[in-house]
Amino acid sequence: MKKTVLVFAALIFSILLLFRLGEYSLITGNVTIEIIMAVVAFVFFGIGVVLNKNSLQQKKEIQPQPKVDFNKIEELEITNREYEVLQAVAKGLSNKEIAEKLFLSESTIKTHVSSLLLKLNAKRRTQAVQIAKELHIL
Amino acid sequence: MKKTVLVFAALIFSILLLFRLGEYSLITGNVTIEIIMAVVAFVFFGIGVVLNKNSLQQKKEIQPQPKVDFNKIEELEITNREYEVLQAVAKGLSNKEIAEKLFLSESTIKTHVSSLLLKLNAKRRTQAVQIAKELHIL
DNA sequence: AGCGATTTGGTACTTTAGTATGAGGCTTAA
DNA sequence: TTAAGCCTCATACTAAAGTACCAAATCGCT
Repeated sequence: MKKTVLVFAALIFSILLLFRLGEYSLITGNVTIEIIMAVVAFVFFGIGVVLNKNSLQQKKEIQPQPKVDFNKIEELEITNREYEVLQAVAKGLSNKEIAEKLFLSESTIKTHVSSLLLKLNAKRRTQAVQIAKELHIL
Repeated sequence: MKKTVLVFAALIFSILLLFRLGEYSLITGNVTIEIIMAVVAFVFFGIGVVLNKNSLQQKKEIQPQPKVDFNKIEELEITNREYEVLQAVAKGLSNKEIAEKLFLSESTIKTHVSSLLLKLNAKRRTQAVQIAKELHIL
């Protein structure tokens, strides 16, 4: 944060300097208006590139994972509980482990898993996970 | 491609126009040098931002998937056949289906899968897939 | 209050998955 | 030519996973 402030302060100072230098050079007749404008243009072009690059890179790091498509979940009529179970399945948990995690019986998990397999049109839980990822549900 | 050429042609034309306009305004005394330079700076800043954004967005789309870490595979002593099986498991295939795909017996697949579970320190194939993805093996 | 969907759970059974162990064939390096 | 890996396959289990069917409790909504 401190760094950002310092950089911006230096930047603004440099810009003012550039302006003043431009005017001074023009008055004394050392350089033409074209060159001044070209320098200004080039410098600001560079500033635009650099600033934009940094902000975009930040976005890249913050949000690298594709988001979940909740519409698809509704479309497939997957209920809340089923989705919770699906997430647990994707983590590689067994039915028994999922049951313990959600404080349910293993029977209940089996019911939910079977339901999920139907809705995702899968034959096995591994396939269900794969399909779910393709559909951006996970 | 045609579009790009046209855009650049228009851009260059606009820039020249801006320069001439700046000089003309200065000579006739309508505006001051500060305003001209400010306009030039602003325009080029914008150009820098836009151009950079487009080029970065392209990169984003071209390379969104993380690559496979082959070193990790060797590190875990996963053999070629085992890796083939792992890939098939990740696709959600059953042992029998994998056997048919690779022209092997189901027994062989079971052997490979068991070996994979050991090497990946997993208890189930679903967990193996999850771990493999975490390690960037898949 | 009652309907419909969800959630939960059970039993009984079939199918896959996974373990343990052994063994033969093949390739490669010592 | 052994030894070490790897790949293949088999048998015999045990453990999960999955199916089919049923049923009670709950919750949201009208």
